Amino acid sequence: MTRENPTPAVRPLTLRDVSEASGVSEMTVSRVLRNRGDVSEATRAKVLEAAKTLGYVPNKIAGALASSRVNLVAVIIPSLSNMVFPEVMMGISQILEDTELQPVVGVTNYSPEREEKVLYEMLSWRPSGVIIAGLEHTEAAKAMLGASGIPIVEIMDVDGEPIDSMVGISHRRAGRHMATAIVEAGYQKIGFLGTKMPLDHRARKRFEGFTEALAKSGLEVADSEFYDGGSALLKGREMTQAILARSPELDFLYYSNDMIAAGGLLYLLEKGIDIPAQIGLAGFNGVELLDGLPRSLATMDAHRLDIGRAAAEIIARRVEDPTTPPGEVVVLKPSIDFGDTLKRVKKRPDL
Amino acid sequence: MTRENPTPAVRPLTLRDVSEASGVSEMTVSRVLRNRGDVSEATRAKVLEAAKTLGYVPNKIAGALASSRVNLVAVIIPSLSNMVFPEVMMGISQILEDTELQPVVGVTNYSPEREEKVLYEMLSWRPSGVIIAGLEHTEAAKAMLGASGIPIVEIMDVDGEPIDSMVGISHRRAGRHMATAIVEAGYQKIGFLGTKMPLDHRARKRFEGFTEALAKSGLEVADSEFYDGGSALLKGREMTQAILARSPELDFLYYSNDMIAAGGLLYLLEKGIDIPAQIGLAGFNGVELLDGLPRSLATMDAHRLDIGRAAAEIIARRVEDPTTPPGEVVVLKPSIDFGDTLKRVKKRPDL
DNA sequence: CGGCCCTCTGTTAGCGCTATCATAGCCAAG
DNA sequence: CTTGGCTATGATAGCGCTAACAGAGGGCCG
Repeated sequence: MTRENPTPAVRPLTLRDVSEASGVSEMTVSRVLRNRGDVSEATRAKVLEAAKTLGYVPNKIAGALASSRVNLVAVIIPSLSNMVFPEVMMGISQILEDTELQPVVGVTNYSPEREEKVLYEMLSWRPSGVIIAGLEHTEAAKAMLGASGIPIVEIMDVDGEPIDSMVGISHRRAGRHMATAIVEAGYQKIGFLGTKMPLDHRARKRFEGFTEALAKSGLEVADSEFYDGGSALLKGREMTQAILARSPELDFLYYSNDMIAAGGLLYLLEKGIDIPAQIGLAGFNGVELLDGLPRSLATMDAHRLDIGRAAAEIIARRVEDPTTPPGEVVVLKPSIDFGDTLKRVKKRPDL
Repeated sequence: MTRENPTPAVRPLTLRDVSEASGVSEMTVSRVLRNRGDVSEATRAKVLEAAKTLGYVPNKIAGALASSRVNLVAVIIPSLSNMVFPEVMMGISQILEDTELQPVVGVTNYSPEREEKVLYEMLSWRPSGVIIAGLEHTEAAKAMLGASGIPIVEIMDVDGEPIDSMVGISHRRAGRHMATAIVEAGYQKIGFLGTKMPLDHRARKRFEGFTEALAKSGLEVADSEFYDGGSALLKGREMTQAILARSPELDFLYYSNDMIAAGGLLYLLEKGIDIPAQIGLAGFNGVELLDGLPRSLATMDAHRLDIGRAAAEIIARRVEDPTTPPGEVVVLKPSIDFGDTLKRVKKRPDL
């Protein structure tokens, strides 16, 4: 405390300050702080002491520029507001915690333009890898990813051509699988309730798979209802009411996500409708939330945690050993949970 | 396409490449790409063209080092898994979208050590500001924040001394307010259900305020139940069952968050209990999810979106004009929503 | 037509770190 | 005591960009 002013921070500290305070060269300080190279115990202690008292925080910008090593992994996802991506994030964090790497999140709100912008922004920090949701990107985005020279993992979806690696489930197949289960359970008049999101390619693919499998059984979606924005639980209620008012003959409702399905379930229970005998229900995503509902909802688990973990593992491996071949593909199988809202006929081995 | 190999990306592109391709100096390219300084239309077009065909992505690391300007705002929050922080994030994004600034999220999992580490890591990228949840930090973390020389906004809570600015609600007061409303509605045997999280200071403060206000009316919490981990909805169910099995005389249940309250509500409705006459319920947080429940739950809105927005505005203002005085404090008032689960006695103007 | 003030472009010198190589000091072997 | 081979430390030269200033060219004035 040699100066008057107790709040310094006028000029941010640099290696030089630590070097002067501890009486060794900047290079030695750098070595100590990065635990790299041989430094004697005595010097190390002296340097650490000085760094600590000064409150020195290394400048990674300068470090990264000098070493062209950046321990960041860009994670680009459409949204944080429906629990599916936070869960993927957890998987990613779990794996990266054991490495030097750090995830940095960018959110696109399902907008391709925003995705392109966020991607550009992130790539300009020269991360060590990119984990990005989906296989559909603008041409420019694909070009950037391809030219970046770093490991890229596209996640969630495997129905398409990856730029490099991909990890996910087949949403088309998930849709087919659910349709088959519904048909086998004997339901005939099937309604679909989903989001009005032309850019949610995964929901679209599930729907395509669903209708395709129904068609094979000579069925089609009898009525459908779409929403956007607002509380999903409430929307589920409202849409269910609306679709049944219009098409009272429906005996099954397939929802594009568990939250609206839960809303529908609560509504139908209140109306005293017999589930799954009179009307069957199914959602998608296996949200943990559902455990507490009065009736266990039929759903399909998209293995979000595993997707995050597998993606992070690919990046970690590639960073650790750059000779690891690119283009790894991990296909996870969505597992159906019949719950109490979908009549069970017989165990099928798998689809 | 002069070379054989169609996948270049051996050496990442630099300003020099663009400069050579467009026949102007690196400086001019830099000016064009940053829209700074006067450049003739012809040159600008030439440069942009070259940058685009090459697929050049600027290196922000070098840029930041040279200009000592980093357009990142560190956002440090405890968790992404309960919707309250994602909502704060949305508020932050909404405001920062109109600026050059970009949020970067770090998650601490309610661990002070992790918070310290995440903070160190983030500060080492020299962000333009920090938004951090809570007022409780390790000594080292406080020292780093204080010495960083950048705007700091502590959010969510205002019961304590901020390092610089703070934005939030008083959780003590929120607890008191709810207690008063419950007592005025005539409930006497009050149970508390919450998380077993010694490090969730805000939940603790709410509980303190709650018991303090009860004490003023000569009451105390008759029984309580705590949980950790797992599906909150399910836990709400289980805890409600447990506490009522033990203390059947309870006539009110105060839950520390809306998710467990929702679980409790569903359970009690199934049991055919008369709400709010026989038992009253209240939660905390005003989660959008609740709109779809069979009965509208009494809760208190913590204005999370507004907290995010206000915090981001403070940072944006301070970055825009560094002479803006620090130490701004924004206290938001939590608003009570009686819903259908808390008997209403009379309108009170406010607490 | 010199002088002045524009507009546009280029030159130079770092930003704070790390890679790389050089070197001082030391000990053991010959 | 020399030589070789250590280990511990330092000197130097960038990383890719931008700030700050310098200068070239052109138009317009008196």
